[in-house]
Amino acid sequence: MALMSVLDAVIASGELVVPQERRPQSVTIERPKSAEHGDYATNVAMQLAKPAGMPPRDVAAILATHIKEIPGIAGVDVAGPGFLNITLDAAAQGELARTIVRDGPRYGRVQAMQGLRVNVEFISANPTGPLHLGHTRWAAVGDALARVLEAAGAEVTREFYINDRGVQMDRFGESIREAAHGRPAPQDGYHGGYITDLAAAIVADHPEYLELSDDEQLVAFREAGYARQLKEQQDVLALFRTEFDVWYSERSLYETGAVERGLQKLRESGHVFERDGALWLRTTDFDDDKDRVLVKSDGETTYFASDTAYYVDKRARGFDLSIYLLGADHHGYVNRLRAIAACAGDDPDTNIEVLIGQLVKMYRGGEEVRLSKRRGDIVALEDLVDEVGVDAARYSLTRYPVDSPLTLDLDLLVRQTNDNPVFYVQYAHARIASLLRNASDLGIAVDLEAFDPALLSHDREGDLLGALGEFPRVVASAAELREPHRVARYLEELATAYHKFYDVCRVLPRGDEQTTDVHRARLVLCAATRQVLANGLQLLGVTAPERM
RNA sequence: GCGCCCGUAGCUCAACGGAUAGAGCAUCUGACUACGGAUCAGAAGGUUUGGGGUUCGAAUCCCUACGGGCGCGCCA
Repeated sequence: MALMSVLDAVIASGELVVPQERRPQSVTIERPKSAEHGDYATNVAMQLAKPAGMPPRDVAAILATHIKEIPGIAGVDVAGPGFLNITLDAAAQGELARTIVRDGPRYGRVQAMQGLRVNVEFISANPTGPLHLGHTRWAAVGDALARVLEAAGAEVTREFYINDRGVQMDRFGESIREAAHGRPAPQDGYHGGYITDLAAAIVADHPEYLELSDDEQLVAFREAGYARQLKEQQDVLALFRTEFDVWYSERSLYETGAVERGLQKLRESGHVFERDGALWLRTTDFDDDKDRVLVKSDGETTYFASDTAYYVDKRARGFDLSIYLLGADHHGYVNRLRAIAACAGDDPDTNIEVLIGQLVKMYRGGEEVRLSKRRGDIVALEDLVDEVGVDAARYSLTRYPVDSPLTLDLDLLVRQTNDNPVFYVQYAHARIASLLRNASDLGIAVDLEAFDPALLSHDREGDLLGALGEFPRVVASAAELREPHRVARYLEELATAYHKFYDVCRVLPRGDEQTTDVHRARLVLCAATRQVLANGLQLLGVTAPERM
């Protein structure tokens, strides 16, 4: 920010001549990978070189003389093709530790998406079976994304769309009914032990169901199974620390008239037409590869009609942005969902966003585990949690970008849980918590008044402070790019910076040693690190343990 | 056939068009009478699938070939 005003001043003074329209929108500042390149670096001189008609290094030299004047900056170097490498003085850098301790949980909350009302929809499974490992990935990532968006200032609603309508529900009811009578599930029905268990539990509560006609039984078992299965999904997600604000039933779209309202909205926009006795939405007006049927020629509405109604309803509830998190097997929906938004008169580039997550591939015993709910061959969310715990499960699913396919070796995950990076990060937190307890026992307080930032002059302290300062930027970019995994990667870097610092910088006095201001300054630095680790883990829905 | 995603160390994966492509695991060598060793220091490991292009600069953007995953219903 300060850099932007330097830029303004330099251009205003005429030292650099850059046409207004060719000035960069913003100046990117980053932490260089190598410490030789200073605390911060910017490539702005190279971006300006062409518009200014000067070699990049000359542009950099002009900017450098002005940046040096900014308080707290110890030095500016021009390097390589025209990078500006900026070094902060120790006191200015150390001051950050005080800021973090003072801000506490607020440190890392940014305004990048201030005030934006966002609906994040994820998982949205059929209520016809347990949630499997694929759903678990969306649960972890969707929830982390929601937390990150909130930290960036957005007003977020987490939503689960219950697919409780359509023929799969009848197959589900039929399968339970057959199981209740000890008969095998129909060919296209649902298999697996949970169907038998459901049947037994329902019959135990309602033996009278068995006396109904076949058709009545189908409905009775379907509805009872639905209620139980939904409850189980809700319970297991709560256990997984993934709480939804809204559980939205597809059926309810029909009960509240939302479908009619949706159709009406689309008719008004002029993209609805009739052909072959069916009602269509002309999604090809907006990049879809074919038009979509809303109402079939037999008068039944399609799943797509529900989707349109649902989108229109979300919009009517006041969301500026609807984010859908879908599995790769649904990527064909992207264009049609965007087309729905466009047909409803919205801008598909700002009002809707569809994130496609690649599927999770699993190996167990050296063999790939294929997911098939109908065959009953699944690894359920609760199985994963039972085996590795909520923290490790959530962390190992959120530390990868969703658009990269993920391969999990279940044996490895179970057997070598200590290798999971989550423990590395949590350990850093627990280690500091222990240190703070010890300090307290020694009567040394985290004292912000007596804190002297200039004493944090060791290289490792500088590295750690630099890492701490990155956190707000990481949160902002994770939110803007919809990539919560950036937070996890960042925490690993921060934990490394802490462990390295800890290895060479003694924090507490030993034995009979006097407590000095250096000890006190380092204690503040530790407290600041603990805070950022806790804040970051919170964004991932992972606990920050005091002890391990 | 058409479309979307992916291809990076032995394995699992990072890297907002930036500087010498990084971590973890696995392998090898060091550091504990411990402010918590679940740690740290170091070694080894790469033609970023191949080939063109764009520019000051490409793993990243464009084209192309190859390889893998997924999808293309008046199903849900």
